Amino acid sequence: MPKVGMEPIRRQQLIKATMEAIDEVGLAEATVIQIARRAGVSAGIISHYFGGKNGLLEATMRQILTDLNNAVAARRKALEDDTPRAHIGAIIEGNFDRTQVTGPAAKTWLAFWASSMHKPLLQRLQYVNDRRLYANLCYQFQRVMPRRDAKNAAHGLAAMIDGLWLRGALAPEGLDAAEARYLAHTYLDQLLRHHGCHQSASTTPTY
Amino acid sequence: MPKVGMEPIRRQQLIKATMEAIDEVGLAEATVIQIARRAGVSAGIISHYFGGKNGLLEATMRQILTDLNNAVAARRKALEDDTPRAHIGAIIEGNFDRTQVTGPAAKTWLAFWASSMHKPLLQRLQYVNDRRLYANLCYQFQRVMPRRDAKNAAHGLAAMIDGLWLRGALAPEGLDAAEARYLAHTYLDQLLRHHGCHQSASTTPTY
DNA sequence: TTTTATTGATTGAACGTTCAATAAAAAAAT
DNA sequence: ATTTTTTTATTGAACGTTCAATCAATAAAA
Repeated sequence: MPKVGMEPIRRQQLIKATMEAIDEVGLAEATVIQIARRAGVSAGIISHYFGGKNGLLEATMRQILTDLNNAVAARRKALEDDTPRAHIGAIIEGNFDRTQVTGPAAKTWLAFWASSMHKPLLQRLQYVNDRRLYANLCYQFQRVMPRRDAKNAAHGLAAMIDGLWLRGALAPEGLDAAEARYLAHTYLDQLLRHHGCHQSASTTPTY
Repeated sequence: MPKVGMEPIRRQQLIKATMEAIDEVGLAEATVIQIARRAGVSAGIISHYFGGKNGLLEATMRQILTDLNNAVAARRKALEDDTPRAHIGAIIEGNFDRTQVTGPAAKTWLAFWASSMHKPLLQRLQYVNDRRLYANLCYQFQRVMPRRDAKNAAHGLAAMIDGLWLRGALAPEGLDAAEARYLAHTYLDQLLRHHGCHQSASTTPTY
């Protein structure tokens, strides 16, 4: 089986297996043997490619954050109009992307978020990512409202998005993505309505 | 030191020590020895009073949920007017009670929430509690809007509250309770504004 | 033949639980 | 009021288990 150039393949396999393991049995019981078995490899290979279990967990969190950013960035690039409403709407849509919200990614995301409270490295990853999202929201809101209001709006919308994620990850029936998007977009409309930017919500399709 | 009637004292000491341990080092590293040392007792006593570590963790989660419910119930009982706006406002205030939002309780709450994803017993506790909050919100919203709208409003406000908690527990500077309450109350006002119930937000003091 | 990839038994550390021993208070007996 | 007995509370060393990491051995490709 050993061929050359296995590294990127194995890394992807192991990261995927890590998400699946966390999704099914939780972070606490996701042992290296569990993960390795899911990936169809030996346990020792994890230390070989990631330097240890911690390295694998860090890489997995990076993957999730990258995927989330890509989902947002892709939708923002595809925008036809440059209004704040459109940009922020795209951020909402990216955050409730199907590939993010269903399957292993959702529970893994929450598990890492909780875990990052006491692991400086994960905390830094999460913090940097969160600040970028917040800065983007703030910038777009500031185009149509004063700075103070924009900050509040950004905090509120970020909390709404995270809250919907959180409850979706915990609900036995999973997240109702359609309802989550509706609630987030409606909230966004309400935030904008008070500042004279009556861009219609109908620029965002199907929710 | 052994006197009679130690049980309730020790139980309280250990539950408090558990929250402190989770707050400082996280659930994963909160060992029985850690917790026992903080409480100033031996490790064996945990099994004696709680039947094991799991029993202690369950009791700690029950305590947090009970405290949260009490904070809400107290504010609802103290209400002078019976409007939906007042009741839901009291629910918001209870959720951002100082004793809940600062100190060890916040991080412990999030840690258990994440942990409950894969522990049926904790999941059940969290689920029952969440349904009660949701049912209360739904009932109050239904007094001033149709059933469908009320359900959406309840989901949205619950997500907002949880999202603010979540971000507060993770933020390095902790939760800004004043801002969180402002955002939640403002969102509530917006939800009610569309249904002809123009009860002023000023019935709720100081935010 | 050399290089690269992989295995899996072994090791050592850490954890929760157990339980015989202990010590203090309470109750009973003198 | 002492002393003795019983009860209750607590300890902490020992035990068995589980886990991540290691590394010599192995096997396939180059």
